[in-house]
Order: sequence, then structure tokens, then C-alpha cells
Amino acid sequence: MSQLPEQSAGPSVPTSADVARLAGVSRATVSYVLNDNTTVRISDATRRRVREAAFDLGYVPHAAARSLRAGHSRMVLLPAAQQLPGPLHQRFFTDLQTDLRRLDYTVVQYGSVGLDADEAVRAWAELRPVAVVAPGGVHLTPHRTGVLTRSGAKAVITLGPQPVEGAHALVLDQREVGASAARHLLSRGRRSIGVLMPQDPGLAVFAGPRLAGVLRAVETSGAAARAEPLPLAYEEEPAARLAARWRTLGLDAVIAYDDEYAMLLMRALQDAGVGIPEETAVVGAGDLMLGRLLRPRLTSVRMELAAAQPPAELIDRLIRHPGGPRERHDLLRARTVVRESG
Amino acid sequence: MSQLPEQSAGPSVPTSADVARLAGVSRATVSYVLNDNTTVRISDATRRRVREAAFDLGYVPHAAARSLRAGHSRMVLLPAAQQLPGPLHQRFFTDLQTDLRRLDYTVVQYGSVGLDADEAVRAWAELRPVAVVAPGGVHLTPHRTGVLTRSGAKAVITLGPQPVEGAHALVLDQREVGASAARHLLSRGRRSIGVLMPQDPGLAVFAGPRLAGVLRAVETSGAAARAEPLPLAYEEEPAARLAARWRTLGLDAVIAYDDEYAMLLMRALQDAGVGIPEETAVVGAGDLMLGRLLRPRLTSVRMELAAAQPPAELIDRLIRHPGGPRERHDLLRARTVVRESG
DNA sequence: TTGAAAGCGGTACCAA
DNA sequence: TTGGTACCGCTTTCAA
Repeated sequence: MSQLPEQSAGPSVPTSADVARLAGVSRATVSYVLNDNTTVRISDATRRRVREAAFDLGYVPHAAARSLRAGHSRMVLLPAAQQLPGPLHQRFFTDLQTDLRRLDYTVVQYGSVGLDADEAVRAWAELRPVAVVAPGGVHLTPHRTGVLTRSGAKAVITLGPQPVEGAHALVLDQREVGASAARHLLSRGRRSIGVLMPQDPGLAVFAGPRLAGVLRAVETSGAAARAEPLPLAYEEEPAARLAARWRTLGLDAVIAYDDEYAMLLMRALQDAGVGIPEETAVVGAGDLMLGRLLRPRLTSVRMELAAAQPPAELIDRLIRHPGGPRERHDLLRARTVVRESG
Repeated sequence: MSQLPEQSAGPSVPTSADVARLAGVSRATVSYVLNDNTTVRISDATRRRVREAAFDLGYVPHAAARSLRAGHSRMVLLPAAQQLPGPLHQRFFTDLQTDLRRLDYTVVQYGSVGLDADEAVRAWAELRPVAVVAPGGVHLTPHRTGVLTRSGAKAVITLGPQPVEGAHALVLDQREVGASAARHLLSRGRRSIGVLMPQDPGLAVFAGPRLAGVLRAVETSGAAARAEPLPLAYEEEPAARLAARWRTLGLDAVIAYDDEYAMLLMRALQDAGVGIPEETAVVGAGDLMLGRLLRPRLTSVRMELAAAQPPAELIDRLIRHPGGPRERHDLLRARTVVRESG
């Protein structure tokens, strides 16, 4: 009240010492009461006085001070290098957050935009999280993983198309998406498959493995078939140009990056008079609502997350029993939902 | 190396004291060197020894300890109650993060799922952020704002459809979206406007104000027109049912929640034989690519973020000059892009 | 040029 | 049942 000019410095933040002073007890007692410490007996009268004092002052404990003293935090760090696209990831993160909170972890998304990988990892380590779940955007190396574990992280887990040496891995193997689409098309007798490659660099981590999956499926099929990448920006004009030279490509099928790219190409192909699916079969990915609204209805690879154990429980286990062997968990299931477009 | 069993406890995290010991200097010197403190002269030899020791140990400073000592942090908290939908928000958050980081703030997204508003605000306050940017999902009250400022936050800023008493506001006034669409339709002679209302509760904060905007535009137009809300779940079946009874509704126009809802309804209407735009005009929102791919091409309300000052700079200013009057900044611009559907 | 020591806000041990 | 106090890791005066 009477310490500093309240104008510029603002009302100073109340500490447990302020609560203790107001309640006429020691800081230790304040700590006991507010944390419901059961190993120590405090009279109800004192309890009430402390509680009232804390309420009156608007006291809120200082998380950093607490975890500094405790020597550990319960912070799980999700470094969001970039927003991952699509409802699948959205759902995954929402569920993960909910479940981790239920296990009493504090989930923090740390924006690492504009930092290079080494800087980013250092910045994460400064926060001393108990675990880090790193999406594919930041490439973890064994060295970087080491920085994190040496800073006290009990578990370092990557989330992405492929595992990384030295860290646990939640794998969303995109190859299976491409492979599923390719197997379907091959089974329908298609032999020349184009694979749409989005130019958005943020999607490259997904598009590459999907193409690899297509190529592998073509090779292992034994059929005299081929697959060919087709770069395409998400704009009408490039799509129209691609459609204009479509017949020169000699393709009888195309796997789009997702349903939206499929829609873009389908429109261009139809405007160019290319018959779908007679001349060219089209397969999307994501099984979005819009695919069902297109005519012909879009065949699409449905992706689902399926894990033997919910990811949050997995992370909790890895935190509590560190030092075990690196684990790999495949989360992505893909199957092609056949409709009219191919 | 030889201190503790490395098996269970793990290698203990190196502190500045460890660095000091290894370099043969005091902790103070370590701090000076690693922070490039210019007010004090350290010999180059010492500098190098400290740097080497820090590197060898893999030392990373402890952010919590540092800001505890400093008495303040540079953490800007973005409590992500729910992921906000659409590329517009996506872009907004990415830019905000980038810009804040450039101003040397640490951006932390804190997942508050599963907490009620009061718990959530307390949890935020425990982190002692220097500023909080709260999306509309969590309803801030003057009391809750007080908890944050009393915990040391220099700026509390809401981000949502309407401002909140006691906090600064970045306003995305969705009413203008509805109003723009309605004005366009009225100018084209439409007089009975349906307004699609998504059932997803997460979208209610946006849908409500948009409807309000439509109603206001209809009232102020002076025309003998009416507007009517039409609840619709994002599924084919409900859309088909709505389309089946469309002609009984006596509507000559409909404003969809966004382009995807517009596509859903257009397909159902077309399947039911309702002529677009002859019988019913359709207007979407968001001006997504898919609207341009529909036939007829979709008229849509384009939304843009425009601010006199980039939000990050605004936040920085509010942090550095706290105690000023509450500010309100309107960010959303809406205008209708006319295509073929209405 | 460097070191000793205080202190940021909590928690928990040991006494009283 | 309660209080004194050391300590978590770091920064920053003040002295040497």
C-alpha cells in the first residue's frame, strides 16, 4: 500500500509472505494450508484466516517459483512449428491436450516460428519441460534430443511421417495413404497414375511420403504400371493449364494430395472435357464432406487415428519410466472409400 | 560423471554453478559471460574458458529461475480455448507469433480445455505472463481481468466478436459479415433471406453476431424484407431434408455460415431441383477456393484483417505503457465478392 | 577483472 | 499446531 508509487509500478503482486503477514502466520503455514498438506495439522481457525487473507489479496501462487523449488515441472511442451493442416490433426491435438490435462500435466504450445532448429531446441530446453512432443516440422537429431534430455526432459517424442533416431516416435506414416489409393486404382485396372504434389512447402513433409507409398505399391504390384509426380499450385490457373495438356500425359488415374486438390483438378478436367472416371479416375484424401458433394462423388482415402493406448497415457508412461528402449507407435490407418470418381 | 547413479536419476541437469566449477570461476562470471554483459570487463581467456565449459556440459539456462530473479517475464500468453476455424484465424495467429517473437517476446499457447473460466484464469495467472491475449471462447469479466492484472499482467486483450469491459479489445466484428451479404442481396431485389445457423457449438460465437448483422441490415434498409434463421447440421441428410421443404419456406435467398455450408446446401437444393440463383440466391462466407470451383460460382463474403498498427506492435505498446484507457481496435473488413450464385 | 552474497517466491525439513 | 530456515537457479550489486 505505502511502498512504491502505484501509478507507474502498479500494485505489486501479492506473495505468500503478504498472505502470511495479513493472516498473522508464517509463510510455511500459508503453504501448508493452500496446498492442503495432510502431513501437518492446522487448526480450522488458522485455515480460515489464511484462506480469507489469500482471497482478499487476490493471491495466486507463482508457478515458476514453485517448480523451481520442486526441481521439476509437469509441463508438456508441444512446439507448434507450424499449424498442421486438416481436421485429423486438429482433433488429435485437442484430444491430446484434454487427456494430458486430465493426467494433471500442463500443456504448453510454444511458437518456434522464425527460429532455426538448434535455437528452437535451446529455447524449449530453457523451459525445462518434463516432456516434449515435437511435430515433424522441426527436425530432431540425436544431438538435439540430447540437449532436451540433458535439460531434464524425461521423454522426447516426435510426431510425424517417420521416426527419428534417439527419440520415441508417434508415427503418422503417410506412405500408407498413397499406397492404399494406388492399390485401389491398380485393382481397377488403372496403369498410369499421376500423383498431385502441392507446392506449399508446409505440405511437403506429407506429400513426399505419400508419393513414396504410391511408388512402392506400384512396384510391388507386379503390374506393368507407372506413377508420375505432378506439381500443382493450389490455384485455378495452373490447374487449367495442367488439364489442357492432360491427354498428352497419357494418364488414366490421378491421386490428389487431398480432397480439396482433387476438387480443384476435377473442375479443371471437367471444364477441359476429360471424362471422370471414364478417361481418368480421381482419388482424393481426407474423406471430407465436400468429396461427397462433388459429382461424380469423390473416391477418397479415409484416414483414422488408432492407437493401442491413448497417446496421453503413452506419454505419461514414458515420463514415469524413462530410460527404456525407444518406442515407435503407428497411429495412422488408411483405407480407400470407393465412390464414383474412380 | 561420478556424482550420482545415472541410471535412475538420470544425469543431473547442469547449472551455472557446474559451469563455474568446470571453468574455475565464480557463478557471477559465468552469468556475465553468457549474457554478454557489457558493464563489466572480462578477459578473453576467461570468456573462452566459460564458453567452453558451458558447451561441454550442454548447459542451458533455466528460464523460470531467470525470470523469477528478474521479477518479470516476456511471456505473452495465448490461451487457446479452442482452435479457431478457418485460414483467416490461422494466418492471424501465425503472424502474431512471428511478430511478437521479433519483438523478443516468448509466445506460449496454453491449453485450457476442460477448465471452467475461473480455473482457467487462475492457471494463466500462475504463469505470470506479461500479457494475455484471450480468444472469445473464454469469457473474460472485469473480475477475471483483475485477477490477471493483479498477477502482474501489463496488458489483457480480448480477441473476439465483441469487446469485454475492463480489457483491451481486438474486435473481429462478425456482424459486418452478415450485414455485407444482406445488403448485397437486398440490392439485388431479394426480400426473404434465410440465414444458415451451424449446430456446432464452437461456431455459435461467430454465427450469432452474423445473424444479428443480417437482421440489422434488413431493418435499416427500409425495404419490406425479412430474414429468418435456419438451423442446419453439417451433414448431407439434414441438408436434404431442408431442401425438400425449401419451397414451403418462401425464401428467395440464403446466407450460409461459410462457403462449405453453402456448398452443402447448394448441392441439396440442386438435387431437389431448386434453381440457383433464379429461385434462390446463395451467398457464402470466407471466399475459399472451393466457391470458385462450384457451378454456379459462389458469391461469398471476403473477410480481411486490417489494422492501423500490426497487432504485435499494439500489444508491445500496451505492455510498455500500461494504465492507459481501454483500447478497441476493429480488425475485420468484410465485402461481398459477387459471382454467379446470387 | 573477479568473487561473495543477497534475494526473487515457494516448499519442506526440523524444532519448538 | 506452528515458526524458522535452507534451498531451488539465476542475476546483480558491492567489495576486493
